[in-house]
Amino acid sequence: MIKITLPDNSVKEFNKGITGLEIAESISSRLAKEVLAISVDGETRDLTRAIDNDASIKLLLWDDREGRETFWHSSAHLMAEAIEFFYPGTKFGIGPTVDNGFYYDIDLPKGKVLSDKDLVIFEQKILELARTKEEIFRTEISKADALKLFTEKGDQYKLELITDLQDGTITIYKQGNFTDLCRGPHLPNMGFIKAVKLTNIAGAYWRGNEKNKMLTRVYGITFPKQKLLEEYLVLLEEAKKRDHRKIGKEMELFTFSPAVGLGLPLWLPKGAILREQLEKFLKKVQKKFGYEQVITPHIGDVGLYKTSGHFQKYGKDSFQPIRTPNEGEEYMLKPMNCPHHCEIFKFKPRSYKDLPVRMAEFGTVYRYEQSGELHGLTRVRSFTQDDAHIFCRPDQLKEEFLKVIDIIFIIFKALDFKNYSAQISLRDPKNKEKYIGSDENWEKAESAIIEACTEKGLKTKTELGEAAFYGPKLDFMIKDALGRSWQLGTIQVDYNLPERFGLEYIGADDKRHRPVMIHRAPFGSMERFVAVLIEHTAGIFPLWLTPDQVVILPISEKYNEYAQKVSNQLNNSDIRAGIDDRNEKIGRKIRDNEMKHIPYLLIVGEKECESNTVSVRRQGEGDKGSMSVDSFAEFIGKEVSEQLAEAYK
RNA sequence: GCCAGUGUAGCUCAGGGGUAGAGCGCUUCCUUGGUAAGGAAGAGGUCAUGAGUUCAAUUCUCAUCACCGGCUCCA
Repeated sequence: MIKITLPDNSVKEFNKGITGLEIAESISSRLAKEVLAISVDGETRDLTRAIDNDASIKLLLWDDREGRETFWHSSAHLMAEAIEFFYPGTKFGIGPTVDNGFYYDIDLPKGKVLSDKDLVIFEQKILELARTKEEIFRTEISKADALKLFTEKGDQYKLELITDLQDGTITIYKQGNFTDLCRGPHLPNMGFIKAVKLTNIAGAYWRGNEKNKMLTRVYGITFPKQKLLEEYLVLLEEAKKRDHRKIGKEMELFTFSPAVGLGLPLWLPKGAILREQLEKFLKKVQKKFGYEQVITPHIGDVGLYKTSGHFQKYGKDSFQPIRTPNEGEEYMLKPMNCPHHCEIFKFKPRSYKDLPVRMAEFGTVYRYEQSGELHGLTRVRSFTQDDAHIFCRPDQLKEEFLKVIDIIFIIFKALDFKNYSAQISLRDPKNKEKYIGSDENWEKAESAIIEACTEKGLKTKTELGEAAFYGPKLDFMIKDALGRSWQLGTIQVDYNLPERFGLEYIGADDKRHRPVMIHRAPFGSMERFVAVLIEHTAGIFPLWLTPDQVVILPISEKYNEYAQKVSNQLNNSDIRAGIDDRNEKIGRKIRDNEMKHIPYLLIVGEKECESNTVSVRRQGEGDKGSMSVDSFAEFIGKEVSEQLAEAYK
């Protein structure tokens, strides 16, 4: 007998060799129908695998991430079986799960291209196979046998994977006529899969290397109930409505013009207001934190980027230098602001007492992004960073780093971003030649970041090899409406640029010392930040930020003049007010402006005109009664300043 | 840059080998209405661009461009 500890810490005794499925059955038959996998001492396993020792277990259901992963992983195998049925000779790459479903990379028989029609046929076959409740068998296999099996099958991708595996750890899974190299775990049988949607087809390089062959990637998602699929599809539709490209067009925030060029956003008047408000907000926060604004040109001598090392690293893949017609000088569109700021630091001798110097600029930069990577406002070729560089003494580094994290927290709080994640990007210790700077400096910078995060109690994940070439970084990532992750705020510690630019300050000992530099951009870029903000709010911005705070609705054209007077008065008090003077009935004007989510609608007619008042309607709340224009201005001004005061806290 | 899909009015989309349609928006007129859609008339499209097949192409074929979904990349 063995002792099995359940999640509630109760202990049950079972015969040695009991399976997860049998344990579930011993609890309830319904549980046995719903359970997808089992966690045994923290390891997710197949329900059909025997348990031979005392263990702590947890039965994993659809609501458990590991349960869903097992479900989708088996679904990937089932899809592969369906594909192989229709296209024998298809070679299979990898078929993992993703956040929402799974995919399989396949190499179809020569000349075959998949279309959406194939997906529908595959879906039908998948359900057909699922209904037969094909059992899934796990087999441990020697490396030699695995090589033999897939050589016979003629699947070079699997062979390549097996070559990298250690003998004794290799397992294969088989269901129906389909056998796959796989670590598992899997469902007991395919009967659990009740609903399937193959979502899209894409190209993907084998092993993510663009020098390799491009395989066909089929994405899909499956569910244990048809209803869950329907709910998911509704969710997907809702998410599409929040797409910043769609809302940006509808709200007239920004546009692109092929005549101007790819990835070069044009900010429309309302978008410009939005951006201006965000800039104003951040400038105010930064002033409190001791930053000073600077302004630098959009181009810089090529030599500047040779000094910084950017030319050597990115020169070939950048917009190419511009030559002056007569002197033959070469200038680059600036791809970042740091070199310019370094030169400002060098403008005069600096004392240790002057540090830290915190230099901020909303600096527009230009980077050549490959055409296929451009994406709305999130990936563009011209963008404005809310950039700043902090030049400080080594003993000030940690404190400065912590203050930057505080600024980022203030911003996320002000805009109600709760679901962000933080990533520490370090250099790849096996690939040191990719980076510039000494080991010592890298180690100092990396430990500064790690310590600061620990001190702030920030939950982070650490990625090796993701650092910038000149230093490690801490990035804040936010997901868009469709669950794609985008990097927003970034903080980077840099010992290298100060060295390359020969930056110095005079210490208390009257000797020359090298400052440390922090690059930081809490928004990341105005473009990307606005994009993510739109998707989070669905375009319903807080009052302080929204381009149209108030729209005045005259009851009839007779009161347009009075509306104009009210509008002027409000705009003089820095309230953004417009007039809907269309020849429409008041009901129509209310409806249209409510649907545009204007926070305040002011209705003016005979009554209001005579008493110098406005009738106030708050978005979503209806009629709020009337008040004088002065008191409305005061009222809304107070609401804005309260919102901001709350954010600055 | 690579793989696949899409491209019809300002927007959302229907249609289809015989040179085009709806709703919304826009313009004009009627109406001057008090808290979520008043009525009428009208303007607006080289059907992405270029070539080919055909008596005839917006429709079929090919190429190009742009967009969309991924991949790679992202200082």
